[in-house]
Amino acid sequence: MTAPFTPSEIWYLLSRIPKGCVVTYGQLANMAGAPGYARVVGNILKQLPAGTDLPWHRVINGKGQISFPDGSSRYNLQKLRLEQEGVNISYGKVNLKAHQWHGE
DNA sequence: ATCATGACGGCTG
DNA sequence: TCAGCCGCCATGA
Repeated sequence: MTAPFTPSEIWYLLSRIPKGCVVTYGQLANMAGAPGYARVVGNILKQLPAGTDLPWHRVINGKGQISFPDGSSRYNLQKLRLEQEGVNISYGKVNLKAHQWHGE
């Protein structure tokens, strides 16, 4: 827990992501003022309670892909939620140019 | 203290 | 464009 930011900071940033948009783990780290801490952001999302209201599904990796094994239940849930928000996913990848959120 | 493992990312062939 | 490989930081055995 020597990270330069706290889980609550990440939770706040998460709550700010507009519906229909996505951000990458590395982006959240940068927004928190901690370049290089992408994996740590992932650790924090991993610890979110199952029924959380935070839009964790709007976070994907830098390749525009969902960071869960293809076909796993979590993968399917994230994909479903994104598509319901109008995020286009083709060939397992999100069109970052079109949906990536760049800040307020 | 060391090693393996992640909801990661950048560089390279 | 894409698969490999390697670096990164935290956590748990």
